Amino acid sequence: MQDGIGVTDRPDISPAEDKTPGSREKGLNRVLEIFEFLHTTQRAIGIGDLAKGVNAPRSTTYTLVRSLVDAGLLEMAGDGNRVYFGKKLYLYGMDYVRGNDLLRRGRQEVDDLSRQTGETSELCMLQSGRYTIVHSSPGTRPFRISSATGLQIPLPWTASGRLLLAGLERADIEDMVSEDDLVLPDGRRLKLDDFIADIATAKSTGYCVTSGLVDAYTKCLAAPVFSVPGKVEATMCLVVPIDTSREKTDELLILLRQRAARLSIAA
Amino acid sequence: MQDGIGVTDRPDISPAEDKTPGSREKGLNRVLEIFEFLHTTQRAIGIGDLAKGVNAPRSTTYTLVRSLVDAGLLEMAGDGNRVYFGKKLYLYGMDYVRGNDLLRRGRQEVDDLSRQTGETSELCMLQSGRYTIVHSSPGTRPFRISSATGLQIPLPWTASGRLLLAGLERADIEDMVSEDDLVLPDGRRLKLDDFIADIATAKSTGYCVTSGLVDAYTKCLAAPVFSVPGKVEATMCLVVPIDTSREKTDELLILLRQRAARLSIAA
DNA sequence: ACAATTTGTCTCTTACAAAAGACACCTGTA
DNA sequence: TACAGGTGTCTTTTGTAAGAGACAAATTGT
Repeated sequence: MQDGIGVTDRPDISPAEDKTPGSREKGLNRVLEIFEFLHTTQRAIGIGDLAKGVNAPRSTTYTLVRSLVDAGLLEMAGDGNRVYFGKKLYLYGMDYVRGNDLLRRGRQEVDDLSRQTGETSELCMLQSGRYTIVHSSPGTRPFRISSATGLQIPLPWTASGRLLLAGLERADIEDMVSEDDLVLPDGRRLKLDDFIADIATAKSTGYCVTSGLVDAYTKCLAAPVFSVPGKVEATMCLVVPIDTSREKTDELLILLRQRAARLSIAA
Repeated sequence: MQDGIGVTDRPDISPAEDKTPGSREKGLNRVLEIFEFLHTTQRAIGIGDLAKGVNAPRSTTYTLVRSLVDAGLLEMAGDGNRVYFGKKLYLYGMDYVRGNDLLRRGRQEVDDLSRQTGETSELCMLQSGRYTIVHSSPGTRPFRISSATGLQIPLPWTASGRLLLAGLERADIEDMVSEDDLVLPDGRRLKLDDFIADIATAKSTGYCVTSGLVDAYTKCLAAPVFSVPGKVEATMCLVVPIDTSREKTDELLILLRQRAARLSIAA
């Protein structure tokens, strides 16, 4: 029997870290795992496969899914055998946006910046210790470099990561960065000390530029957004081709930092 | 002891229907109630008050809230003692939008229509048997009639409600409409038969206009959005002053129906 | 047509999460 | 100062939800 039937066109999602082999799991935790799983797969999935994916008993999964569908947090997708996120989650998400000035205004600034420059622009935040793209606006290049909203990437891979950690103690930083995080997609390995030095530099200069980190073709410009003075709440960033000229880069950096500063004012 | 301490500036949210007095409640259900409660209050709330609001033991509430905050579904708000929806819910909500053509395109159409006409425009859907404003764009009037996204209103109060139920059996309609739903905000009482007749009319004409139903000052124009031919998946609607001229109304109706039809095409 | 799966529903058992309640700790105020 | 009210954390008990598994029905492939 082949495992992971039906989703084998993906790197086969790791079957959820088995904590204690046959141990019972709290229903709520199962639900949280289901959400994360759906978030990573980004598509509707059959209940059987879902059970496999989150490593939960089939019977339990059926029960939970039914509850969630009844509540509207999940919905049965088109053909009636797969589930995905539901309207309720969208509504709650909009509630969050409404209650969150920074996000609401940040989305606007990002969209404007992207229209103004034609480049891909993103709003990034820390999400439970990980770098997260919270909003992204594609830009107008023929081959745009897009990464999905909600994508989580190791902090050391990004310019924003260096800014988001500015002001933290060394110990805190070590806690948030695993060994694996220091290995870039192309196999190169960053030194933790270099990363920490980068953070200090970013903090003092008030911006950060990285080249060819996540991939060989892009450069990433990032500027901090402060909630209270000194506390970096988010970053705005621009993703541009790596061969963008020095002058052009500086010009973009000015626009970027202006908008990031504007966002900081009344947060 | 006064009940509902701390949130007494609101019509005092009903302390959650007590099903069986002292009975134990499943954790997941408690969580669902918490979400609904936050959705109705639309503001961050202290954990103690939250426990009261959902009628749950304090200890349980603390445990659940901690789980949810750790998971990022809730966040501790500013002063550090109140909770509200978290970033994760926003991300999941965006996943839903991405996976849902109709919603994504519907939001666009609504925004465009609102800009084009200057009137408040909304996208509405059935959400677990209730009329729900899924997206709303304010329009440009000095005193705009706005209702919050995610608001749930009795079906008989709205033009959209009449369209959303088109095609359902009489029995199904009766199930979805309670006695209370037939009583308008001003105290007038609709006859169920009249409502069902309205639905039939709306179905055959392909649009619906109601005047002074939810309040005395507005008129509501609605047009259906079909998923498969015959099945009303959503409605688009315009909210205009009740004294809008016949000609103006007809003109708006044409624009509205055009866009609604466009939405229906490829859903 | 016949396996071989998978799906959705159901039952029963017991491990464990929900609830009760006690605790120390902060307020504000009388 | 003592009091009344709220937080946030712990421990203990027990009702019950998670899980194992069996089932018929639907779906696959050969």
